[in-house]
Amino acid sequence: MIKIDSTILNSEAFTSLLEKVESLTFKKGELILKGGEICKYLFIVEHGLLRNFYYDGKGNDITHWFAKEKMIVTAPESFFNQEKSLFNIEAIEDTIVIAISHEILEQAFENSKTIERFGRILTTQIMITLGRKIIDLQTKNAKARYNELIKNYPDIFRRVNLGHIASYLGMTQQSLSRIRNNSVE
Amino acid sequence: MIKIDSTILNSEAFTSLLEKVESLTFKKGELILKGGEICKYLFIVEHGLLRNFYYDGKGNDITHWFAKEKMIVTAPESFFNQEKSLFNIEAIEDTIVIAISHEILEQAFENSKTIERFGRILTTQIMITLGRKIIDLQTKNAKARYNELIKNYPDIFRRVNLGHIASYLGMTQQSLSRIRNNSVE
DNA sequence: TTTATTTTTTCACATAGGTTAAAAATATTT
DNA sequence: AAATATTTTTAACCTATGTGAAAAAATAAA
Repeated sequence: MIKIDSTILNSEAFTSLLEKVESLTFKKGELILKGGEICKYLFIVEHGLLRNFYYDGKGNDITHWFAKEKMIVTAPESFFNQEKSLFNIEAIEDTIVIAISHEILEQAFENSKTIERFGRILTTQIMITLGRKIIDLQTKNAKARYNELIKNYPDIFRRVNLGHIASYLGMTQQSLSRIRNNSVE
Repeated sequence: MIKIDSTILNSEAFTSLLEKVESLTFKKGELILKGGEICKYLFIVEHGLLRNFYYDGKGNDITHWFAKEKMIVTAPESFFNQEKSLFNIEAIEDTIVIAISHEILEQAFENSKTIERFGRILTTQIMITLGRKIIDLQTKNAKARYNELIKNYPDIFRRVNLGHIASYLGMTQQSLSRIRNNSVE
């Protein structure tokens, strides 16, 4: 959900971390992480597209975010606290990820100030992004949230089906369809 | 918004950081940070109660979170990126805070792995909290969000007026009042 | 206390967006 | 290209929550 600065990607500390990671491949539709499992990895998307979603077992499927190439993703509460995940992660295109295990990353945090710092900056930026999303949900109506998204992430609409986008925006697919067709201003 | 573990509070690195901080006092109703300003400090609430809120100039006043004794607060996007704040921070009780300046904290991050680590863990936990709030806003109705809050933070209701709680919960004060009086189930 | 101020509740009405179901359009498989 | 499955749109109706305004209650000030 956050793009990595290439300066960091090319740092020595990061390069040495990348020697200890795995590359994993997932087909469209496959789950990278199932709700209820403990998330063992932090992922970097090499190619493809992921979505993180909440599913309550009652048909409520809410997309929390999407992650495309170069973005770093995980199920934060599960990965960082090593507890069962409330969220699922699904490949919505054929996807290749770099997977950094919790153990390896914790070691890297211990051993490298650069990586520790990188972790702090990453979580800081995610925290800011999530804060903005809450305000958007509370102050903008469905139409405004939709406009915001096409302005900032037009490519999402080309790669993701509307149902997922709608739940990401906090509305039903029917509402999104209605908004798109301007029958509501 | 996050409670500090006393192990960290008592660590040597933290103690030495605390030697370089200021103590500030605010009266009920005073703004600790005005929207549009750059937030210079990270605050730790010693005594009292703060709220962080978004104000759009059109009468929309949305409480983003509350912070009571021992909690660490700031306007994250403004403080960490040193840019103009979209948010305000207000003392809703007479409040004493410890204020750590951006400069001092950045130095501490540079010089101390413990503090850097602490910063990472803090932002990680806030990130998780905000993620949960988004899901709550999207999956729970007003009544359920209200119940969740009294269950987890009953003291908030004793110290904060309903208008602030309502906007925090993503509803109007009238709706909250209606819910409280069970005229809606 | 009395008066003024602020907070909370109540009520009538409005509406954005949800629900259910079906049709239309697209994409995928045979 | 036909058949099947998936995704998107449309439409009629519904409901949770918002809006605006006022009354009531609580709190603070004089």
